[in-house]
Amino acid sequence: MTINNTDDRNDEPSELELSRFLPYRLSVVSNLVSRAFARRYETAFGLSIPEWRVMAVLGRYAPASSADICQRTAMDKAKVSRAVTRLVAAGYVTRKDNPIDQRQNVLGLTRDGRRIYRQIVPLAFATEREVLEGLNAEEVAQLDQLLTKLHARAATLAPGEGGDAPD
Amino acid sequence: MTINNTDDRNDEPSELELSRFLPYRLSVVSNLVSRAFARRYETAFGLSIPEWRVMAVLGRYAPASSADICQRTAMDKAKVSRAVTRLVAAGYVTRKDNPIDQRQNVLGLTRDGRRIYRQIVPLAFATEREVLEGLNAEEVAQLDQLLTKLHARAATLAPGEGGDAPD
DNA sequence: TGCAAATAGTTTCGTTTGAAACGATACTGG
DNA sequence: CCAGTATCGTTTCAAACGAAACTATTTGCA
Repeated sequence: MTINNTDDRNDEPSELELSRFLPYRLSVVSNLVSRAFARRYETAFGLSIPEWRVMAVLGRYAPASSADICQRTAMDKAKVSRAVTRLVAAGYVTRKDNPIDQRQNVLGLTRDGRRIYRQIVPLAFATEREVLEGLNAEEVAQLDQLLTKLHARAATLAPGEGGDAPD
Repeated sequence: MTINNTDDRNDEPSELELSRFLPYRLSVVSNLVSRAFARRYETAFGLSIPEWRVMAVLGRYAPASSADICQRTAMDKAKVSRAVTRLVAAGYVTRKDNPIDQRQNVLGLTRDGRRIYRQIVPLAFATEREVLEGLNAEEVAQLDQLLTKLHARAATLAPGEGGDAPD
């Protein structure tokens, strides 16, 4: 028979426990995973995550334009441009003008780039397996479905298009 | 009866499809969600995510030291220091020395800070609900468990302690 | 007590970031 | 054909980042 409390008709907590707040936990987990990946690719190949993503797309889909890379990596064009510049300097990527539309790039892998790509793939899967270790097949399938749903939902809530990199 | 292919005994793809790669998708989803949150808190209160996290912890656990904030927000001490400085300047947070140990801070909320905190809480839960819309109760529970397991796993793979912010 | 090591928090340093401005090229309607 | 607009990719800018250096204080131990 309490008299006080203006919002009794509300099942919502009036305090915020960060450690139980799903968006916060999602961010923390994602950043831990990204950090583990970043460290591996930095030590193994000297590649950052943006560079790694560009290599992953070119290994599969080359030739491709910078805009293609943007779509497939969820990175904005400035980030892609910078990553490509570094990869060209490293000798892994070729960049030339598209003769049919000179605004566009045509990106591809050099011989060295293809060699690196072939090493990148197994390390990626191995690291993925390490992260997912402790999850059974059903849980991995659940994670897959949840990420699909959350992606669709979050894409409508967030302004722009892509999905990478605030912080 | 093919003759070629050195790694036939391997069920692992030799190509990497980024859009099916769980760590990549986790990062994209997390960043979309973070961006949606960031935009809301920026427009509603002029708070960044680091500042928002500090407010969330202080609203619940004040008084607290900077190190306490570090633990509860998974942010490193430099980030916390900068966020607190901005919040003090904004008039939401008090920062004084701990008389028993002058190395430590004692942080708390001002009257304005408490007022903001009371507005922050419902917006946080409303946004969480928006993100989780489309998931039923069982799926939310699955997400909770999966994040717990992934967190434990990723924490052992990543070097340092915390879990925030490489991008 | 006194001195080395540890701890708390701030500041500095070089890098990376997203947004916006930009130059160059291509498309469009008149 | 030609102005106006849209698109592609790079560059610029200010802000934010992590790591490391740093100051101040406390603790451990001889």
